[in-house]
Amino acid sequence: MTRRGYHHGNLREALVATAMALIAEKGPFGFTIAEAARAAGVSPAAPYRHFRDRDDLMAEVARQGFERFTTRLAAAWNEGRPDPLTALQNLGRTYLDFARREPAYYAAMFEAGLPLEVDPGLARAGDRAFAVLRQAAENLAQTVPKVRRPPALMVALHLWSLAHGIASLFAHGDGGRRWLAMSPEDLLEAGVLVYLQGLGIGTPPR
Amino acid sequence: MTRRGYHHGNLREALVATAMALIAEKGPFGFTIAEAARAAGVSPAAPYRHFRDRDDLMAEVARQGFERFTTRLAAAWNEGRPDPLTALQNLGRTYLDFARREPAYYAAMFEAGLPLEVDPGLARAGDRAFAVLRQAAENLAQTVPKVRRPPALMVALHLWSLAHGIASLFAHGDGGRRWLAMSPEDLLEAGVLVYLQGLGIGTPPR
DNA sequence: TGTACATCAGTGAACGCGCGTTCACTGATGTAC
DNA sequence: TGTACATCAGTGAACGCGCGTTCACTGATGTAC
Repeated sequence: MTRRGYHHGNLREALVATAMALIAEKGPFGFTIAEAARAAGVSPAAPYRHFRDRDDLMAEVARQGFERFTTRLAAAWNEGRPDPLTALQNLGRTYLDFARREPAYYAAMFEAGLPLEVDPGLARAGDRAFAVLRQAAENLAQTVPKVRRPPALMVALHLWSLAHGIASLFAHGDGGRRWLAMSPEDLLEAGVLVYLQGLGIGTPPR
Repeated sequence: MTRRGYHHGNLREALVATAMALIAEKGPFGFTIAEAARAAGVSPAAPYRHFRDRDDLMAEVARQGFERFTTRLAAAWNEGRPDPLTALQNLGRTYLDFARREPAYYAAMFEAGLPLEVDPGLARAGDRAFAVLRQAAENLAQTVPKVRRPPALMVALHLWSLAHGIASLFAHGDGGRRWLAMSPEDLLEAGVLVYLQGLGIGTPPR
């Protein structure tokens, strides 16, 4: 975070990075504009050249978070390769990994209480992340004979909720300190297997 | 919140009620000791007779929340009557209902970032709530022939995660504004049915 | 029934602090000519 | 290549504000006798 002169050069991104460090350390409400400015080595008025207010900065963190999330989820899903079930489990593991390794992004995305309806760019970024999951569900649903094929949207929502619930309770933030007999990853994988079994997908019952 | 004289009479509970109103209105970080005191019609120093600090008050809200949660969940489960599957669906509906109707309790319990390890009473209250779910899972697992009976703890964790995920994403706080084609209750009910189907419990496949 | 006294819930004034936000400004950068 | 000038990112001082917390205090309540 070194300065080279009167102009910072890349203050906008520096503020985002600083905000993320503070969010990771103290939670989604643990940063202020003033503190971010101080950490970036800049006067308290400088951030206002780039962000309207605190929420505007938070929204930028969330937007970047959704973008990275989308990229990682899409890479994990890898268009259903090598096979849809394996790809889905990779997707799930990546979901939890993101919640754990990127606590600032995850908190900004899901716990900052940002009004989605105000920022269309943010809402769209969130939709793109969900679209990966939606596509995976669509793909899996296709493997079921048409007569008992489940609605893909419902499947996507179930998988998202299960992953998000496990992430919130056991992998993210304070939840990581909650005691659990198994890893969150194993818990999710087992849950997904049972769920798909219920849809008639995957390994036959022993 | 009327006063009758020099002494408030029931300041402790009044502060809890005020804190809850502020949490419901502005989120888990949307209240201060000073504001709660003002709303209770008392000087800013008065709350310190009852609570060490903000977190102490928040923890009291969370503790009461877990107690009410336990009571409601236990009533919904009703010892598995009329039958385990119906009772479980009642439990799920009650879970979501609580997240929606008691946003302050739910936020204090799951989103306030309270350090569970510091307050054993709070941790125990949380454990008691989970125990209801655990008991339900145990009961359901018993309906499965022993050779393919799932571990009850795992089942309880899956159901909790699914319910918590749906609550966080669609029933609680800002999540309630997220668009959904069906009600959170229907989404959870369908998810539970598919999951139990995967365990070999419930309605046979058509 | 009355009275002295201990207890303790709530007072109110005070403090230092950091925050959000504004303002006229300064100085670096880039561009038109 | 040089110069005048527009642009705009960042300054720094200032403001009013509400917060957390402390302190010696006050006055209501309850109880011992």
